[in-house]
Amino acid sequence: MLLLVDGSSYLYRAFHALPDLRNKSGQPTGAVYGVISMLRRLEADHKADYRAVVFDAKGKTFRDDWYPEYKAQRLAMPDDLVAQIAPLHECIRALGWPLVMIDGVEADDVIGTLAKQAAAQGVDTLVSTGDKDLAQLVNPRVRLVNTMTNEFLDEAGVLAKFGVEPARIVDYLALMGDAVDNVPGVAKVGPKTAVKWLAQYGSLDGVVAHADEIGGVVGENLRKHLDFLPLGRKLVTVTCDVDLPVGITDLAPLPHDRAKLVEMYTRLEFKQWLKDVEAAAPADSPALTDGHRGGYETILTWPQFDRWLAQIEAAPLISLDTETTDLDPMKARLVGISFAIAPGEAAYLPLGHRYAGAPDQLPAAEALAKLKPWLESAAKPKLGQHLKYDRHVFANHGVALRGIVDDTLLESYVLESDKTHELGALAARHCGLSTISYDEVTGKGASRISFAEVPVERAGEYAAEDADVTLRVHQTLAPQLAAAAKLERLYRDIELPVAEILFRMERNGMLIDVFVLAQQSEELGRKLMALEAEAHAIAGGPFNLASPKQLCEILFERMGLPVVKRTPSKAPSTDEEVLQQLALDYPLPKKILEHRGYAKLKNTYTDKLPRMVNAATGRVHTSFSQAVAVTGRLASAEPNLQNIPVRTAEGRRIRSAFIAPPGHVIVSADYSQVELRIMAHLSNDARLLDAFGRGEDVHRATAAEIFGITPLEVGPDQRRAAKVINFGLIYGMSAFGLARELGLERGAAQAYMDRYFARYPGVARYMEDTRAAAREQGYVETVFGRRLWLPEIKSGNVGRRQGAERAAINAPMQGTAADLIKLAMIAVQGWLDERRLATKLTLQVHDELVLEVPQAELAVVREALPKLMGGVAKLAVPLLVDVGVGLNWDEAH
DNA sequence: CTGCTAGCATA
DNA sequence: GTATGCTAGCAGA
Repeated sequence: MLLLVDGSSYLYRAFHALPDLRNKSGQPTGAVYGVISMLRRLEADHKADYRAVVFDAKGKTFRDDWYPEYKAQRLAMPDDLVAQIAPLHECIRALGWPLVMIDGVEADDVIGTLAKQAAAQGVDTLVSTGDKDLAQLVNPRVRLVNTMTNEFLDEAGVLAKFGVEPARIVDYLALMGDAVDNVPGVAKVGPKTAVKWLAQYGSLDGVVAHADEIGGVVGENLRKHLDFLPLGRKLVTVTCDVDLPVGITDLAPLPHDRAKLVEMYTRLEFKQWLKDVEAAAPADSPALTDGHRGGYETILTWPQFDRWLAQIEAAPLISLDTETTDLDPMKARLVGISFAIAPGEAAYLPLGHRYAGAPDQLPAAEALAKLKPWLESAAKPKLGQHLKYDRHVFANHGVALRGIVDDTLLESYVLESDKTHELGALAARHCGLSTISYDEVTGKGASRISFAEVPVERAGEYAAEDADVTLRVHQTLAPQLAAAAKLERLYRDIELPVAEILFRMERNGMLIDVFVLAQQSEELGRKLMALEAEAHAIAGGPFNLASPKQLCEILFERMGLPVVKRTPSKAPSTDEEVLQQLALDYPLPKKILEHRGYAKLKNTYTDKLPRMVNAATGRVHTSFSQAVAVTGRLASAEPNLQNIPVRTAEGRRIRSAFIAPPGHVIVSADYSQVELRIMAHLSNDARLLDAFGRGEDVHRATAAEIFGITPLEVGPDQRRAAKVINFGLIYGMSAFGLARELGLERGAAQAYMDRYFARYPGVARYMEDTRAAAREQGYVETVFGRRLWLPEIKSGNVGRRQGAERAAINAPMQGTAADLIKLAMIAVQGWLDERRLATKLTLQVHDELVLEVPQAELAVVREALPKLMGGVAKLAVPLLVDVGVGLNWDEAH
């Protein structure tokens, strides 16, 4: 086999993605480290008869003659990268890899030519690259590998990944263009469209031949680009018949030059690799042994365990991860634990793998008992990705994880709440590493296996990598936080403590009265049957009331009712608003509305909640997501306990099924009009501050201002209108939206808004300042400095931009409210702990905390909550808290 | 079996 | 007119 490494693409990737590593004398070393670690991995994983690392050389190539703009916008190589090229080449040669650089020929063309040569001699080729362009080379004799995942791309793989076969990759690239190489493609055409066109017309030539049949803006763009496409394809096509001064027989692997490696690794300060070189016997093959695949160790013996435990206890910070039987944290049992003590130095301790032929593993109970003092020590610093989950896992085994000092999930969330924070994404974004995914290890869907059935070796690669990568991500993110004092405080003083409180709330769970819900399910079932029969009778035949599609046919085709509004996909809408309007004139929509209401309650709540009761605890345990909502809010899932009905009497029956155990009560404490108060604080508007300062009914006060009357003269409809306006302002509303909500003409709504802003000029100024800040910085901030990024604020698309402006208006208010209640959770839990009370926090619903309180503690808790929650911040307006008490959540409200 | 749409529960 | 999560139906694997 011939193994060809696309050195140039890896060099750039490593340089830009890895943290700025330097040795003592200040020389940059990160890019060398990145490329060499890939070579080490390749060497461990593949036995090659011939191999080479290929780099671009200096100087013009034939593509520059074809197209002077080719790579024209590429910047000069940074000094820190230039400085690493010579040492990198030395390391590569010392590792026994032939290095190929040909003047005037790009690395891709060298690789293509060598692969073709190899195939002619009956030799298979494996190309290691991070570049999708090389997918065009794949054929039965040539495959690609992504070095970090060991993910192979053969012909089927290329088709699966890109949606086109290897022979069509050049057509695909020509259509899309290549921004990096400055090769333009058809404007607005990305992978989706390129694949669609190629599927439809077979090839680029087919697309060109049918260019006039393609409609829309992209069709026009295509036609404008027709003249360039042949050149574009030529530029992205790898040339496989370059005249090369080397042949594959020149590329036999050489032995390691150990003296040179020692010299280089010492100079570059790659300490672990230095140890590896010094430890290897001279005759040793360069491949790593079984227990060290990928540089990680799998702990299967007590001496290994003891050695690692000693290292773990001595290290300043350990990255920690658990593998388990279950994704449900309350049910998960340990299958293994991984640790990283330094980048690249990680181990996996398998404890519960169960499958035919599984190796003997250390006894779980005994190993865990030996680890327990370290796990439970608050003085032993630990780091992880989403450690709330691991906390549950250890708790399931009677171990209280302590000493959590950092969590990469929360670091990333505080820095970039609008991005995803899954570990693989963080590794790619911040370290340029691609990691093995959970799905790759366990499969997915029906064929998913338990982690306990994953072979220990494979599990070790995955699990140790996770711990390792978490540490590397942390090393990148921690300095970014340290450089932003407010974000660091938000992370350390709010998010980290809240994570622990959420863990405790999830474990507390809520008690529900399953009997009440079952009874209600039965009643709802009867009502649904009756409504269904009535609806069928009116419609003149059976149909599925829950199918918007069938309902459309019945209402708008068979019965000929007027279409009031359309869904985004321009089908006639049958949503609540439409049906309510139609119900004024026809009988069927009323039945559908009732049916929808009952079906929602039954399907989402009364049937579902009893099935979510944990068999071991007899309670419902939600899972709070701390890093999904861009504004800083929490989210609740499985089940979502933040959307339990409250508005209707039927709905509140469901709330009444959330009960206190004997001798306890449910206490609910919620901030009164918190977002409006925050608006008063942020806008510093004198009238609004005054209204809150005097403890007035703000909606009434607003109505008085808008309608030019005294508060006492405000009627119920006027107050209602003012309330809608106040809420609308928080949502960044336009006159159009207000008109719709109030059933007014657009002009009348605009008049209300003008009047509002005239009376509350501070609010008007605040709204404009917020929009401006969003445009200038790309983000807005909460009172506590949480950054809320708005990537679409500069979008050329008017709708998207206006959407981002509305989000910008809303975000500081929603986000500050989220910050406040998180501070309240910390204050309340801290107070409970300090007093050693048995009262438990059980839920947070954005502006409300729910607690389960022993009768004996009710008086003291009830008195403390408004003070604790109201005292978390000193705003320009008082923070008022309403407290309710009852035997169930409905009564407490 | 998976991903999408429509619809709807909460703050 | 902001922010979420979950359900059923349905279409295409």
